[in-house]
Amino acid sequence: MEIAKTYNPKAAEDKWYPYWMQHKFFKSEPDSREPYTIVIPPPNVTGVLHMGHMLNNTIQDVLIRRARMLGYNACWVPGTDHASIATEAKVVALLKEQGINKKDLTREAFLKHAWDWKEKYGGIILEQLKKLGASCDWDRTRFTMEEDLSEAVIDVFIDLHNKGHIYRGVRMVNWDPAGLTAVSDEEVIYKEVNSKLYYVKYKIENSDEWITIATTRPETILGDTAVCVHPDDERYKHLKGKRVIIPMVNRIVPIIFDTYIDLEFGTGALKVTPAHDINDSNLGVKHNLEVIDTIAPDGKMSAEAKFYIGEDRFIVRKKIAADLEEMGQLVKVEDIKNKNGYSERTNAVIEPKLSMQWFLKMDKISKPALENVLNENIHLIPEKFINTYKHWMENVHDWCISRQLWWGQQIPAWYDGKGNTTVCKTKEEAFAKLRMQNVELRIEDLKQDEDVLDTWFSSWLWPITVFDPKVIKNGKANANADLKYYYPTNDLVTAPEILFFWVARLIIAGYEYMDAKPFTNVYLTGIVRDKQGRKMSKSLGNSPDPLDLIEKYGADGVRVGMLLCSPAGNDLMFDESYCEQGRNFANKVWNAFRLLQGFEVSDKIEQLQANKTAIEWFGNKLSEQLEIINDNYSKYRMSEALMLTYKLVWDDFCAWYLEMIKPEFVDGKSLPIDKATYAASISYFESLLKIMHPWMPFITEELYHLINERKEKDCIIVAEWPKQSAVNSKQLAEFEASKEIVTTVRNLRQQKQISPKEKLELIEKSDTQNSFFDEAVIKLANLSALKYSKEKIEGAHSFMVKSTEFFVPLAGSIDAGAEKERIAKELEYNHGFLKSVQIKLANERFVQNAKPELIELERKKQADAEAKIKALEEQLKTL
RNA sequence: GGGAGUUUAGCUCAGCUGGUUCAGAGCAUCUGCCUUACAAGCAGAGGGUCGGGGGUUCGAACCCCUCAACUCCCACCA
Repeated sequence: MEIAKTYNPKAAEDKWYPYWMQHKFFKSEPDSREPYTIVIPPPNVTGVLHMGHMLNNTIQDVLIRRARMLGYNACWVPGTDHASIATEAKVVALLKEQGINKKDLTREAFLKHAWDWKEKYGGIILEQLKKLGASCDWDRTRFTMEEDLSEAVIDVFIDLHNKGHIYRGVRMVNWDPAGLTAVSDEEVIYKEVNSKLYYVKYKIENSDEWITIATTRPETILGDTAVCVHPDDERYKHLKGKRVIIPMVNRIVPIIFDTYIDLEFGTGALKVTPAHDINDSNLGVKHNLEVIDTIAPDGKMSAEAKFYIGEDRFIVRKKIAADLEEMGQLVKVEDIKNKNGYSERTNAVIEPKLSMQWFLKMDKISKPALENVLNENIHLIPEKFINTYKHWMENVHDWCISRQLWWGQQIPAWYDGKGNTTVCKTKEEAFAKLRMQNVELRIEDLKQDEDVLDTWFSSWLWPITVFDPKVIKNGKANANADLKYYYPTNDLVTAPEILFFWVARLIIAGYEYMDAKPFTNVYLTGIVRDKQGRKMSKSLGNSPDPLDLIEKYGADGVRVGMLLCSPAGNDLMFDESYCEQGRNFANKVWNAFRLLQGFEVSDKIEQLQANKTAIEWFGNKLSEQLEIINDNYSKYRMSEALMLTYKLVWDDFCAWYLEMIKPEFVDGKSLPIDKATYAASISYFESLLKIMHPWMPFITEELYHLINERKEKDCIIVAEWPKQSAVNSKQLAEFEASKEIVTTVRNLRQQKQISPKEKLELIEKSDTQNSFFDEAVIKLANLSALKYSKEKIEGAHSFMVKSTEFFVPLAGSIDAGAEKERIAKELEYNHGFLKSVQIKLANERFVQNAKPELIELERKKQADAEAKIKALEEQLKTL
C-alpha cells in the first residue's frame, strides 16, 4: 500500500465524525457508571464560531474525551442561547434591509420573523462545532427559549416574586434617542470628547448671594431640583437650610449636602437633575428630590421643560447658554475633555433616562454562592479569580432583569389599567386574581407587561433545565432521572468576562433551586488576542475565521495550536504559526506510523539486546510521563499536559525509540524486524495514540484503525486510557547517560559537517581503530543502549549505521583531555551543589523551622552529591 | 476613581515551600545536512542583570517596600 508522505486531515475528519455519530459514541444515558458532565456555555444563536468559542470548546472536548476514555459516563450537553439583545438587533437590521420597520409590526408578527430567522441561521454555530470535532451529545441539544425552558424561567420569576425577592422600581437606563429603546451597559461605547464646562450662577432665595455651579449640560438646568455641595466645604457651610432659584424656570429648590461631591471639581457645587443623570438620580432618591423629566424619548425638550419645547437637546444647549449669558448668569465657559456614551447601534449620544424596571434582590439569595466558592466547594481555576469574585459578591447590587425588547421570555406580570398588578402564569389566572380587586375588570382589559427578561435570567438555569426543565414546577424532590444522575455537573469552561454575569448567577440559581452547586470546577479560559494584544473581534477584523484555519491546518492542528498557547486564565496571544506547529505535529505522528507499517516482520530473527533495552526504556519513559501528564490534567494545566504529550511522542518515541529499533539498512534494503520488537512498538504507538486522542481526535482515530484490524465499534474514542506501571528509574537514568554519549558522537560529526554521501566515503577510507571511535562506541555498547555491539562495530569497516544518526566515524580523534575537562566540570558543579546543601543544613533557622521530611530530603541530596563526587574522582583517575 | 492581575530568551509561556539538577520549555533565528518514516524533517549553535531601584537573608526570579509599563473587571466625575 502506498501511503502519502504527508498527512491529509480532511479525509479523516470527513470519515470519523459521521462514524462516531453513527455509532452513538457521544450519547449518554444514566447508568451504573460515574457521570462526568459538562454543559456547554450556550453560544448566541446569532453567533458564528470565533476564536473564543474555538478555545473554549476545544478545552471542553479534551476534558470530555479523556473522561470518556477513563471510563466515566461522559456527557457534554450542547445548546444555544436566545441572546435577546443581539438577536433582536440582528432581526431588526434584517427587517430594515427588507424595508420593514419594527415599529410597524405587532409583537406577534415580529416574533414570527425572529423565529424564522432562528430556524434558518440558529444552528450554524453548532454545525461549526462539529467541524472542530466537538463530541457533544447532540440529541440533548437545547435552546434557552424552547417552550419548556421558557416555562421554567417564568416559573422561577413567579417563585422569586412570591418569595419577595423580585420588586419593581424606577431605574436609570441608557436610552438611545435615535433607536428609541433602552440599551444595555454593554452596548454603550464611551468616547472621550472635547466639551465645554459652563459656569452658571444661581441666586440664593431671599438673599443677594449667588452660588456658581459648573455643568457640561446646561440644557438640563430646566430639570434641576436641587443644588448639592459637600458638607465639609467651608465655602458653602453657611448655606445650610437655604434654597436657590433655578434660572429661567424660577423654581425654588433646596441646597443639599452630600459627601458624593468632589470638592476639587468646578466650584464644588453640583446642580442635581434626578431625571437625567445616574448620580443625580441616586442623590435624588437619597434626598427625596422631585424628578422632572425635561427630555422626551426622542431627545427633544418635553413640555415639562417649559422652555424650548420640541427642540433638540444639543440645540437647546447652545441656546440656553446664550440666554443665560444675556441674563448675566453665565459666569464663564471652559473647554474640558470628558467621556460621552454613544449607542453602539445608532451612534447617538446616550441619554440617561428613568424608567420602570423589574429587579431581583441579590443580598440574601447570593449568600450561598459566595460561601461555597470561598470554602472551595466550587473551585475557580485559576484561583486568582476568587478575589475578584469575592469582591463582587460582597458588593452585589440588585439585578435589573427587565429588558425593553420582544425577543425573550415576556414578564408574567399583569396590569388591569387601574393600578392593580399581579404576577402569575396565565391571563386567566391573572384575571381571577385581579377581579377580586377590580370587580368591573374585563379580560380584554388585562395587559401583560411588555418587557422581556434579561437573557442571563434564563441562562442562569441552564445546568438544571437542560436535564429537567420541569423541575422548577415539580420541585427538586421530583427531579427526573437525568437531573438526579448528572447534576451537579463536573466542569464549566467559560470566559472570565462573564464570571459575574453568568457564573455567579449559575451558582446562585443552583443553590436556590437544587440546593446544590451546579458544577465543581470552573475553568476560566483567557481571552484570545492577536499578536498586538488586541482582543480578537469581528469589528476589528483581526480574527481569523476558525473554519479557514481548520481548512488550512486540519482540525487537529488547530486544536493543538490553540491549546499550545493557552495557559489557564491568562489571555493568549494567538498566532497562526501555532496551528502550523500543530499541523506539523500531526504530520510527524503520521510519519511515525508510516515507518512502523513499512517494517518487514520476521519471526525467524532473534531480538537484539539493544531492542530489548529500548523497549524496556520506553516502557519506563511512557509510565513516567503518563503520570506527570495525568497530574497536569488533574490540575487543569492543559497546555502543560499537551506539551508533555508532544515531547513524549516527538522526542522520546520518534527521535529515540524509533531510531533505536529501526532495522539496519543494507544493500539498499531495510532488514526485517523481529516479531517481539514489532509487537511492542505497535503497542506503544497505540498507547501514544490514546494519550494524544483528546487533543487530536481525528488523526488518532484514523491511525488506530490503520495500525490494526478493528471491530466495528472498536474505536479509539471509546478506548481505555493507558495505565502506567511501576517506573524503573535506574534504567531511565542509565539511558539518559547513553543518550549523552550518543550526543557527543553527533557533535563530533557535526564538527565536520559532512553529507551522508561523503560520510560513506569516509567510512570506507577511515580507520575504525581511531581512538575516538573506540571510546565512544565501547561506552555505548557497555551501556547496551544501542544495538551496535563493540564486536560488530570493530569487525565492520563498512560499519555504519542505518539512518546515519548515531555515529559517524571521523578522521581525527577525541582527545582524552576533552573527557577530563568534562568530568572536571561536572565535579565542580557537584562540589558547588554539595556546598549549598551543607550551608542549608548548617543554617539553624532552617533546621529548626523546616519540616522533618524536607530536612531528610536535604540529607539525601547531600549523600547523593558526596557519592557522585567520589565516583567522578574515581573515573578521573582511570583516564 | 475602586479592585484584581501581569512584567523571566526575538515570541508564547513554565519555574511548587527562598538554595545548584533553576535560569528552563516550545516556537522562531542561525549553521550544516535532499537521509532509506517525516525538509511540515534531522543534527548542532547562539539568545536572558528574571521590568527599574531599594530592603530582608549566609543565600532572592521567588519575601517586603517603592517606581514604571501593560491588561482586565467594576463605577464613571458634574
